Amino acid sequence: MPELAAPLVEWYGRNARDLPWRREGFGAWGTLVSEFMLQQTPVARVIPHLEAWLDRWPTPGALAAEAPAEAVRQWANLGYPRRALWLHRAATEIRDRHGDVVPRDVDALLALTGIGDYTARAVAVFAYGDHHPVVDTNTRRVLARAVAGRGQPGPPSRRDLVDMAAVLPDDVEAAAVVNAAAMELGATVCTARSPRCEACPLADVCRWRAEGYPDTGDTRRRQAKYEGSDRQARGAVMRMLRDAAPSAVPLETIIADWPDRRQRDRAIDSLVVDGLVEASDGLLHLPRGRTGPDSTIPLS
DNA sequence: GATCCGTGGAC
DNA sequence: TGTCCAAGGAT
Repeated sequence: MPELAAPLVEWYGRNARDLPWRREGFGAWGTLVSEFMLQQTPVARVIPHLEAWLDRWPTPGALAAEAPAEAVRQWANLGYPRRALWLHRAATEIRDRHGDVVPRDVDALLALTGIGDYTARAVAVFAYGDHHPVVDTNTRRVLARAVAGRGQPGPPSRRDLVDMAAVLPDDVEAAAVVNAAAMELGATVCTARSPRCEACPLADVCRWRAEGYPDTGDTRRRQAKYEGSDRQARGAVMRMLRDAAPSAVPLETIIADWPDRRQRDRAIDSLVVDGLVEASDGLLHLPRGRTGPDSTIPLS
């Protein structure tokens, strides 16, 4: 295995972007919120939302004190609104289980709603400076190319953590930098579509490059079409409820002109199941949390 | 392990 | 214009 850590550290020192969560003393709560927002949402779209969020809710307890509806509304158009619900839930868990302090232990982090292998280790490493492999889609692509000689990574696997751990130096601070550098390289140089190998610090040791960029077979699955999908219908419902803030909307007026009535009903029903909306007295609204008995009535 | 889950920008 | 992609996680 080629030595990747040293060139990554050197490159990162000169090329790291100045991002909010890399500021000194950004804090574990800020790191956690940023990681939630960055789950499948590009950096450029996250930054303004992140700052507004932390401005409004500087601690987990501040967020937990409000209804989930407020989190979903503040989430705005970041996409995947379940993440807002999960972040609110995680904030409540942090307040109740951890004295309003974001935990440092990976297993404690993994036990929080909406936190998986990536986010748990990202918080432990970037907020607390501990020694763990942090593996996101960028890192997986860098390792796939530089080490495995493949153009694209295979499906995510727990083995990715082992692979990254093998690259990390023993030194705790250096390991954190290597984690960040692998992600940064994948995000800015070793990109999915047109990698800029001429600017890559790993070009000399990259197996994929050395072997002439073989087409190793792309196992990626095509993303389902969005136009006309259930997801689009759900998105339209959520947008309508967000814009109707803070009031409830008569159920029958919700995306009433949606072309496919079955799909429209299915979207609302699934959102209720997910806890993203609640129905009561023929009205639909964002989740208010525990407001008393019978605050939620099944649709059918 | 395969699927589902939003939204918008880049090419 | 359509396709691809984006600091994943839950089921």
